[in-house]
Amino acid sequence: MSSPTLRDVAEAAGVHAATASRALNPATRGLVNADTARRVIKVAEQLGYRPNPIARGLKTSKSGTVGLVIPDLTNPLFPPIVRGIENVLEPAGYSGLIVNTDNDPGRERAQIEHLRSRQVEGLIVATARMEHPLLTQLHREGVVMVMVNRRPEGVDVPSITPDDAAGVDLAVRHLAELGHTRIAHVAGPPNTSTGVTRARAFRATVRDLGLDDNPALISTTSQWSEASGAAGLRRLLDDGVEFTAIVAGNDLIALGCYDVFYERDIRCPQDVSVIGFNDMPFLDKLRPPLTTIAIPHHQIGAEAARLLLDSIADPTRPARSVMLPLSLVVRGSTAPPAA
Amino acid sequence: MSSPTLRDVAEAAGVHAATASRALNPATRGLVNADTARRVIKVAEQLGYRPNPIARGLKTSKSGTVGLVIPDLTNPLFPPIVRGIENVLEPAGYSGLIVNTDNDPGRERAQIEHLRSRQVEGLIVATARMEHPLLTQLHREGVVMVMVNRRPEGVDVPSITPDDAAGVDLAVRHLAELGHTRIAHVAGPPNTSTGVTRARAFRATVRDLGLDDNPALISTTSQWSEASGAAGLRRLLDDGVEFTAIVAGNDLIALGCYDVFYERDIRCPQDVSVIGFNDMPFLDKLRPPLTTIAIPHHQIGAEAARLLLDSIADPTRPARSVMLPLSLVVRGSTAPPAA
DNA sequence: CTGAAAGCGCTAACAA
DNA sequence: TTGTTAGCGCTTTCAG
Repeated sequence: MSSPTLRDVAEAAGVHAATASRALNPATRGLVNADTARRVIKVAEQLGYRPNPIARGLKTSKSGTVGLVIPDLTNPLFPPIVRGIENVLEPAGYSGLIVNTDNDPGRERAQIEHLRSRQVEGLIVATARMEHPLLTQLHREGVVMVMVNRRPEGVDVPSITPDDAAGVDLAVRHLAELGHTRIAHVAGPPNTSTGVTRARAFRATVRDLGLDDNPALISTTSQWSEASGAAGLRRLLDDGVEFTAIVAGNDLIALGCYDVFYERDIRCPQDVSVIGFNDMPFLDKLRPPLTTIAIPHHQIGAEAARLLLDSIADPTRPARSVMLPLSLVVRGSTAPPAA
Repeated sequence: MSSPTLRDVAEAAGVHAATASRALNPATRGLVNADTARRVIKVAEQLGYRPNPIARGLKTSKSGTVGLVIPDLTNPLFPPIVRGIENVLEPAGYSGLIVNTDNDPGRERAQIEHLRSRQVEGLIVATARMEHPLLTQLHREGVVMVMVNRRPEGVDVPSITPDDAAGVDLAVRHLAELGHTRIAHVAGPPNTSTGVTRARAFRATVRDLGLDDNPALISTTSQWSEASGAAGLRRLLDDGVEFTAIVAGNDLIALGCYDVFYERDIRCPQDVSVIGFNDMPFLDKLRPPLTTIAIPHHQIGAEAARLLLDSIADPTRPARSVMLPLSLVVRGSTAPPAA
């Protein structure tokens, strides 16, 4: 009825379980007579033997799993990253266990706890905040992990992030070339590295280009969400600051800006241009199609997985961090300012 | 260094491992002296003991995991369903292992194989095709599973699906009420239950309402994708069939229609109305905002998980299937036909 | 090159 | 109520 075990195979092949084990494992196959090995393998196949990684894991204390800690799978930024991760994990014989934290530190702690009890060999973390005691603690405990997309401050862990500064630079220059001089920034939450890096880069490029660097042109949100983006833009508008273009902290925030445009009868791009960040799916179908900075989602995931696998193989390896290049995708939400 | 084991706890509490086990497991706690239990629990806490489900699983042959077989996590239909699933799984002490099949039967077989070797206790399958030998075979082998969203034909497995027929009926009636009489249908692939059920319901309602039931008004796609939807609509247009509205098989297909509208300078909704199916995220931001049929994603997932858990608990339980009600979401892509 | 024996961490009879 | 014993399926010394 139930699956054949190694013992069943061994018996059927007329060898000891240990021999069967050696024959079946490519790594130890050399230790066994080639003929015997062949025979065992054939029998295993005939019986439809499937090794039980759980049992193996118990012995070797390697579960063959890694945890993927995501804020919310429903955010279109993450599925492509997850795909990238799995495309690397899978051929390496690993699988990923996905958990959602909903940006709730309590939930995050519980979920990571859960992953650890499931004996994951490492963590890919997409929920890093600047101050992140939990990550610091895990790092101290020797949990191997790599950050994707964002990274905490002051913890020496490997990370794969987009080159946020370069991306924002691209965005601001694009708007400047169109002729905008008063550009606003609806910045992401300042407790995330992406939020602060992008805001900092925004100020730097604006100054570089000699544009209006009035600090009132920057509105900071508390969440990477549509609602939060809308609130951020409303604040700017209500303060009466003048601007003709917006660099949004990410696409979701840009979508929030769209909501406010609608509310307040602002035409985009005629009255105000806006540019997003991430290039999530279906942006080309928006009204207007959103100009944005594209990040290599898939590659970010793949690199992160590779890094993690490396660290698992050699936990002493120093924290290497990678920044991936971005590109500007011009669509319909940016145009020269009204004369 | 490494995590404390049950034995460590037992020793520290001055009891045998078996007693510690009983004390720590709520189900068997009754078998042990209340004081002893309390003591063991306290010690466990102090030591930061985390039970090892792998070891437990080896003994009990219950892994506490179920497989989620998804075509592609990148399709926005699925993440909310997955969230629904996990919200039920988690409190029950189960976790979900997600795999993507990319609609490739070979990959699907391999992935399910992989899940089985990881000892999943059941499968939630979102990849059902009408003819699905693999599912038939798994069912015969006694693998417990439940279908979400679509179901295979002729296999007696539990399923949770939207009420496709009712949804299409809603869609057609909405268009008819607006005054449309020649309505086209860009149908999903005929190898999926959703594709055929929706197409069948379309014909039924059209006839019921006495509208033009020319079969040439139905174009069938080979994939649930934007590209495939675009191709489907192009075929209709190239054939010169006259219509003023389209019921798209799903939202992705509707997006494909948008692409063709753009290509051929068709104004939506002035020239042609279109209505989608699923209500995936951000549809309200499209140009024009897409009218669609909303399905209860989250609830579909949650129900599926509940059903699966039930079946795991009692594998003899008969296959109960559930159809969930849908609702019409009117946005800007539908309007009365041009006079 | 192969077999014997032990054990990963936990639970479930069985006995006391 | 608790301890003893055995074993889930596998790998890995250690002998032979």
